[in-house]
Amino acid sequence: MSLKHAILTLLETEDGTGYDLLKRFEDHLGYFWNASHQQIYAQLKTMHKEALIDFQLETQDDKPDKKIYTLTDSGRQELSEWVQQPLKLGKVKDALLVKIYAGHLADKEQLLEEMLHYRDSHKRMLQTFLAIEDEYLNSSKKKQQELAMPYLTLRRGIIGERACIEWAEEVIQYLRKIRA
Amino acid sequence: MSLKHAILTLLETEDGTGYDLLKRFEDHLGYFWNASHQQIYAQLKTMHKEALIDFQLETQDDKPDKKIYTLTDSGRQELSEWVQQPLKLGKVKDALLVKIYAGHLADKEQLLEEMLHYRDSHKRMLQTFLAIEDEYLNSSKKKQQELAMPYLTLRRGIIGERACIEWAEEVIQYLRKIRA
DNA sequence: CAGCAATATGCAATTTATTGCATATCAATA
DNA sequence: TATTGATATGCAATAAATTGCATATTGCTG
Repeated sequence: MSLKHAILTLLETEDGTGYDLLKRFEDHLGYFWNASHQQIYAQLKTMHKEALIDFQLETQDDKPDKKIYTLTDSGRQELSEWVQQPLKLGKVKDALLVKIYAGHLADKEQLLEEMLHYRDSHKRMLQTFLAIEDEYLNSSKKKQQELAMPYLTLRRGIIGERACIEWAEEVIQYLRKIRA
Repeated sequence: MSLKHAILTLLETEDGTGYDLLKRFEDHLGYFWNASHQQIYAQLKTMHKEALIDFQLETQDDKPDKKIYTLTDSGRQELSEWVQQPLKLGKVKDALLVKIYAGHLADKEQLLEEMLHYRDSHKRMLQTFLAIEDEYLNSSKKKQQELAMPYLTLRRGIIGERACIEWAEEVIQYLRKIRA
């Protein structure tokens, strides 16, 4: 159950609504943690019951209401306890690799198409990450120190995407070779 | 629901019991797909009901009974259909990265410990993969052709592990720098 | 010979995640 | 002015995964 901790982590950085969290999952944490809006709202409800978080209701006449969530002391404690604890490694589930493994059953042209698409989306992702890195590296020393840890996760993204692309190139080269 | 397809993939290569599949998940597919024995047995039961697989019961006097599962035509078809279909990308869930993201709350020494452990286990994994690769590269051309697609998944493992290690080194270096 | 690891299978309860549905406003655009 | 996309929230049903328990044999080791 670590969506809980992912949410605590996000709220620790900045208060926000469920929708804000969704956006932050998509934009920032998205590379290493994902959650649907249904999951997030449900989890927030549970965590509120558990008193890990609290919210201020912002009633607006024109727009729909907002619940701005904040960490409680208890939530802050839960987070720092979790951060201290060693974690068991998460399970990998990569359907593309299962598919490649069974690749002798697939149409090679189609597989090639899919791999090209895979490579290109990872290239785009890499470009996005590099742009964020650039921004970081051009920010003030103070800002850099503040964001040092999140920056390291960005580095994971960059290194990971490069690995994806490198592998995709190998697969593409192989698929083209056997076609010829 | 792709545990189903992972199991179909394994059975397509070779028939086996639930336990065999568990071992093959651990040993071979483990890098990119994981499943507990409870999950596997439950899934096998469901798939049998769906007529995707069948089994021969091997009653043994001395040892506990075995159910040796095989693909049915229907299962084979399901697999090849799945392999044809483009897949949506799976969701990443990497708790370590969430933890690093919230790393300013953590004890840095402990984090360093954890990262060293992380790096070393990935180094060991890489060694394992390289040994398997070596075996592959020294096998006959025929064998190599047969295992070409699984070999590409192994390459993913090797490239992925190298990326893990590279990143871990960066994090370790950073943690040591701020300690000094 | 007692205990433990490996083989071999499974149920039940609970937790987590997905899928589908539902509502409501605002701003832009066609 | 009608539609779409973004904001903002949620319920209900189902599917998938985890956790805990349970059984039974073989072979090895201390």
